[in-house]
Amino acid sequence: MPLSFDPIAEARRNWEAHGWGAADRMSAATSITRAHQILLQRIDAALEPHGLVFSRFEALALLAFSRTGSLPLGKIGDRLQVHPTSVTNTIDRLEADDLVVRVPHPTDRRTTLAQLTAAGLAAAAAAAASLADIGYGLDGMSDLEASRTDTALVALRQAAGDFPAGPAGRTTGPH
Amino acid sequence: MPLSFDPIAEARRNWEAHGWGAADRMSAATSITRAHQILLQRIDAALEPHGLVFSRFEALALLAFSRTGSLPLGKIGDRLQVHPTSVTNTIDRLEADDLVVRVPHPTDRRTTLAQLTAAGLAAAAAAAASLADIGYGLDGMSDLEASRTDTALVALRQAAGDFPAGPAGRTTGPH
DNA sequence: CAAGATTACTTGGACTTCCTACTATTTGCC
DNA sequence: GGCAAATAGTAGGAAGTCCAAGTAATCTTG
Repeated sequence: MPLSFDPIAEARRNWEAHGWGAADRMSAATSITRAHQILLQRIDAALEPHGLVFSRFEALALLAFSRTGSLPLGKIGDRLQVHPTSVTNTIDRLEADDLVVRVPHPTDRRTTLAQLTAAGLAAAAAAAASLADIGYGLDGMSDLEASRTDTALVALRQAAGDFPAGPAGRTTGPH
Repeated sequence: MPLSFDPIAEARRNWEAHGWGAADRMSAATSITRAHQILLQRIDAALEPHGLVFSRFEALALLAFSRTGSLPLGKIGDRLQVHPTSVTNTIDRLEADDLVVRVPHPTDRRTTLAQLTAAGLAAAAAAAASLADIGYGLDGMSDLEASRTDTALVALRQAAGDFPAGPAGRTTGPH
C-alpha cells in the first residue's frame, strides 16, 4: 500500500516541530538514501536478464575500458571504491560465469589480474545498452535535474577524499 | 591509496569514447550510489557511540514523533520504505537493547506495536543531536547544493511511486 | 643482505537487506 | 454464518558489504 504523502517531507516537518535541527540536511541525506534504493532496484532489474548486478557490471565495464582487458584486483577496488573483500567476491562470481578469468601478474607474484573473456566483453556491451535504455534508472528526473544532482555531489565526493581538489574540470585521468 | 582523479568523470569519458550512451545519466546514477556510500559511512560512525545504525535510528525517530510513542510494525515499514522482514530485524535489535518493546495491538490481534521506552526516547534525541552536529554527513556540500539535490530527487521518488503527484508542496501528511 | 614494514589478496564471520513461504487473524461477500 | 481473500508478522535462506585476521610476496633500510 503506497503512502498518500511524501514521507521525507513529513519527517522534515516533524524534525522542525521537535527542534531536532538541521532539518534541510536530514531531508537531503534521506532523499539520497532513498534515491539509491530506487536506482539499485531499477538497475538490477534491467541487468537481471544479463545475469549481472550493478557491482558486477561496474567491474566488467572497468575491464572493458582498460587497454588490455585486464586489471589487478586491487586497482578495481580503488576505482570502484569498494572493500578488497568485495572485489574478491565480485570477481569470484564473474569467474564462475566465465565472464572473467584470474591470471597471475607477469612480474609481481602477489598480484592477481582479472582478465575479461570474450563472453564478458559481450555481456558488458549488452548490459550497457540495457542500462542506457532505462536511463540508468533516473526515470522521472529531467536531464537538468540529473546534471544538477551530479554537479552538487562532486563537492561531497571530493570532500570525502575520493579525489584531490584540482583546478575545476582539469583533473587528468590515468594516462 | 586515494586516486589522483575523479573516477566517475573518468568513467564518463570512457562511456563517451566507447559510444555506450547516456553518459550523463550514468554519471548521475553512479554519483548517487557513491554519495549514499559516503553518507552511510559518516552517519553510522556518528551513531556508533549511541549503539545505533541509521536504519535503527530512523525507526526510533519515527516512534518519537508518533503521538503515543508506538506504531504497528507494518506502518514503520511503509514509512521507512523497507521490507517487512527488515522491520522485524530492526525491531529485534532495538528490543534487545531495551530501546523499544513489542506490545500487542489492543484490538487487532494480528498486529504488533513497537513501543518506545524511556531509554529509546533518550537515545533518539541524543543521536539526532550527533547527526545534526555532522550535518547529516553532507560535509562538503553547501546548503544550496544540498537543497538542489533534495529538490531534484523529489521527482525521482515521486516517479517511483513513493507518493502521489499532488499539487506541488501541498501534499498533506497523516492527520 | 636480513629483519621489519608494506602491499595484495583471501578466508571466516557479522550484519543488513531482500525474497519466498508460512501461520494467525481479520475482512468481504454469497 | 462460513469460506475465500487480504493483511500482519516471522522464519529460513541467498546475496552483498564490511571488518579482522592470515598468508604470501615485495620493498626498505640499517
